[in-house]
Amino acid sequence: MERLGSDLETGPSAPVTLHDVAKAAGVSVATVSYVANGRMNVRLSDATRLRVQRAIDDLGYRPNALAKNLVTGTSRFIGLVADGVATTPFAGQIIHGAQDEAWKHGFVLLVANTESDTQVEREAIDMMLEHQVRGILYSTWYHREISVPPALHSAEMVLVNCYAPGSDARAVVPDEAQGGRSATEQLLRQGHRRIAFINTTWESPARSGRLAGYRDALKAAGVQFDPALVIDAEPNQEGGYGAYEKIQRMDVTAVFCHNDRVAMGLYDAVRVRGLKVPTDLAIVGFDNQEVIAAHLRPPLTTVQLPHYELGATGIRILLGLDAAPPGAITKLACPLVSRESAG
Amino acid sequence: MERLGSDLETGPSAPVTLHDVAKAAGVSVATVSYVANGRMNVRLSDATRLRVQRAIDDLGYRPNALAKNLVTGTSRFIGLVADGVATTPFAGQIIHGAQDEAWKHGFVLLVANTESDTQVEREAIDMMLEHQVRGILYSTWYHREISVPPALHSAEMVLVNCYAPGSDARAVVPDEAQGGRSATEQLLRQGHRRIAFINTTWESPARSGRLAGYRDALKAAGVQFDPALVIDAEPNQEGGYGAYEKIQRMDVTAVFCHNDRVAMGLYDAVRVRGLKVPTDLAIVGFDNQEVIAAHLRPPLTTVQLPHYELGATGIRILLGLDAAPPGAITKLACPLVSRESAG
DNA sequence: ATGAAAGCGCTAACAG
DNA sequence: CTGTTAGCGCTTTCAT
Repeated sequence: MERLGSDLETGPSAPVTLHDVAKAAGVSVATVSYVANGRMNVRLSDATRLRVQRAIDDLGYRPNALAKNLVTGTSRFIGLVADGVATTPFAGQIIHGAQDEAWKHGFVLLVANTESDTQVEREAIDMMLEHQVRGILYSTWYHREISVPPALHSAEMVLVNCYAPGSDARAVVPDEAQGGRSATEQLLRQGHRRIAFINTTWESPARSGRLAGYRDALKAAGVQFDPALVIDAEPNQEGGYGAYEKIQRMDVTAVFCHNDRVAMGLYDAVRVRGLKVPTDLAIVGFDNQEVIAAHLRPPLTTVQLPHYELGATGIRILLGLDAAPPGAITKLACPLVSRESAG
Repeated sequence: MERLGSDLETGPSAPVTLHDVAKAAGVSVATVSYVANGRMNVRLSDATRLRVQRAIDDLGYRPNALAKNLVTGTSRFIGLVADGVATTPFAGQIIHGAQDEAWKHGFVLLVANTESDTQVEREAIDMMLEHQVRGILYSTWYHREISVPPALHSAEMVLVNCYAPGSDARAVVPDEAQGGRSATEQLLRQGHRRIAFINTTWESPARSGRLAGYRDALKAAGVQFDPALVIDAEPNQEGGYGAYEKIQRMDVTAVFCHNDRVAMGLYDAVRVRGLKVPTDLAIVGFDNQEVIAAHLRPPLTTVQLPHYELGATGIRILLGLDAAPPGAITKLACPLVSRESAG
């Protein structure tokens, strides 16, 4: 029942194999394999090449990647395990960056979402390993310290947006300190000297890093660091709104916010008092959450987390395109996005 | 007490095959295959089963999914081509829903992001086909009409968040009309009768659907539809802010906004006039964009787009778990998320 | 310049 | 109960 070639491009057709093409073209499978893969180093007459190509097109032959991978022993898969796509728009950007970069090099992403469930995570990694992935990107939706899941050790891996101190896993993370510095410098550049910093209450690399950056910038500008000016608040609109009360008591002219949501809350607080951004209070955020930052009034000057680049760089390191020795933590710049709120 | 093989869980190890296990356990590959797959319908002595299992564990055997797929002729892959992960947090939710549902049934997602590039799209689909995907989900980041890419016809497919009139492709989309109705009804329930609708300027199923829903709700409540009350604006903060000018001239007490961003802009406009939401003006949004809706002051009552469910349902239809005849367009409910702005 | 043949790791009859 | 064997679709020497 070798009745094929009839229904090309028309519904799920009976798969056409190398064999079928070979028979149709009157050559061996080897020959077909050569022309299908465009192997020019193999010497084939132009006549044959053409005849085979015709057969391929006519039959609508499509190579079976599974078989190819099996015989070559290595797939074009890269696994990406993410702990949360749900919670945030950020994770999407990591996937996006990884996807683009992987694709560029002929790889496909196997995506798994674990929602931080260890069991699911383990299964996902196993699944990827069984599919002979070239390697695995392990990513978290917010920058944090982790310990590498044991199953991961059987694979080439790189950590994205997280790091594992004491392990030799390579990692790519945002440069929080530089981000904090950039934000503060921007305010300094506008002449501000009393600059408050609304930090988050959550212990994290973001919290400590951005604070360190803030202090660095102050120091470099010869401004004395005043601990009273850094206040902690929940990292959301409510936190920013509430923090204003403390801020108004300390005659600051500018505020660096832990993130855009805090900045958004602060805008509200300022507005309620009949004050204006940036004339009465200059504000810089962090995250560059498009929906918020670009459309606040006035648009928010903020610092961008390089999620897309995190994903892309993770892939590059995994593929050996970017150098990174075992245990290396690659830090990616957080660029300042200048809009109108920094006065 | 566990005496293990050479290098389990220690770096990318030399792959252990069925053969290796068979030799180690002193049985045939078939036997190993049986116990590895937990085939209980095959009669094997408990002794053998145990011995083999031990060998499997000791050697750290991991089945090669590629080989398995090759021989069974069908993979556990499902392709998901998305036209944009970049632009919006929404697409992420579609992926997430699809991912979860696929996973639940033992399938893995092959994700490709095309950024609406036809060339990339074509390549992505080819790639998926070559990997013998069980089917393909074709999704768009905003609800719209499309025409099915030709390459897709060679696969089982379902359209997600888009539809192709006149084709027999099955599709899953949000029920825009019901969403518009729910939003309006909520306002009606609060006693409002003069309700403006700030619609988008973009022609789309969202635009026409939500308008239809708005009119339906009005009609059902016995309120005369007044064309003057629906005004078009760019679907973002600026649009909402600007629309207020027209609104204030028509003594409305409530506004249904095309989306949350418009609502956010409208909040600003209201606040600038020293007015209050919802007492001076009740507002309902659409989209339920977490960052905005949940944290506006007061929190925004809005309608949720079922992105997660769109993805999940797409998978279910693809897998034949949910019935859907050729050409069927499945509409998913957009639930109202009641907060405090609808007064 | 082209074909034959040996597998890749695994499953599934079919024998014993 | 368990082993043998024939492929799945493809790549790749090695002959011819």
